[in-house]
Amino acid sequence: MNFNNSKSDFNKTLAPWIGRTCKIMNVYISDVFHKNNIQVTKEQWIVLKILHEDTDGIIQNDLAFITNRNKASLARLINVLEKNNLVTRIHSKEDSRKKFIFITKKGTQLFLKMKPLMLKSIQILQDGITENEKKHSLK
Amino acid sequence: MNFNNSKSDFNKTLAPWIGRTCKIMNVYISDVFHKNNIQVTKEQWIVLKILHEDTDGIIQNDLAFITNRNKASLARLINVLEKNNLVTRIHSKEDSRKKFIFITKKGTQLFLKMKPLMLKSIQILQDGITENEKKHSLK
DNA sequence: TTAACATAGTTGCATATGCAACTAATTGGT
DNA sequence: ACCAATTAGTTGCATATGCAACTATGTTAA
Repeated sequence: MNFNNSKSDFNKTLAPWIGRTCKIMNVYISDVFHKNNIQVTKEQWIVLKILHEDTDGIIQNDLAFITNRNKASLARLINVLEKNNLVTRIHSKEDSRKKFIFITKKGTQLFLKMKPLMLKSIQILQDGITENEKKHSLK
Repeated sequence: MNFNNSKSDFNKTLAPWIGRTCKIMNVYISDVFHKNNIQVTKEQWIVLKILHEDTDGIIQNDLAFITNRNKASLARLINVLEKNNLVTRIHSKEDSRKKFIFITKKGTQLFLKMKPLMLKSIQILQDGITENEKKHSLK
């Protein structure tokens, strides 16, 4: 179980480190949410965060692009958020194909409740990461 | 679509950067595999890489731990690899609950074929990342 | 004007995953 | 020796995701 054995040409690169860190982050953050009885996934949280900052509303295609996900996947994620009254779809008057997504009052409240939790979690994770960086600097 | 607006307390942290980078890496690498007609996912490739280096065989539970995934998920991933004759399950003689996983000859050949592709892809990704680091240093 | 094309979003399908329950085998305490 | 607890692996279920096909709407060019 030694990730840094000399046999591998890959351990000198960033890629496996990023993959592992990303996975650990996801597990950690979903654990924090769970412990605080918050029924929102990390993916949903990202969308709420974007909508909270972008108060003009964003159409689904752009949200999909911003969050690096398939438009079908994003549509279903919005379905869940809408069912829980955290966001609303508003049809565009100029182009009736487009649906602008807005965060609701309930969504904003939940986001603001989660925000300090997230900031603290990320800080803890980042401290761990940068501590590790000092020990195993790639340069 | 500005990820670095001053409204957000999160853009100063590593977390969103790592999440995005991880996702982009996955998309890029699966694209490279696809273009080279290799029917192996990045997850499967990671398992092949570990098995290629650990020639004594690894039991599923340990493989699940190493790869940070659920044991059920790992078992199914091994099912796919075994069906494609890239790995084999060997029952332990000491403890018949345990199944050691070994990479096959076919699996080794495929791994060695993919290895230069992966190294090159990771190098390209890493160059992009470190270039970006220079521009948007967090320190 | 209208036919071809492009765009936004939804749905079906295949696949991947985590959790919990389950089976089978091993270990430990009495 | 025997029953309880533990461990390794599998399976059912719920859910998430990407791709491709589809619908509806908007745009463009002849």
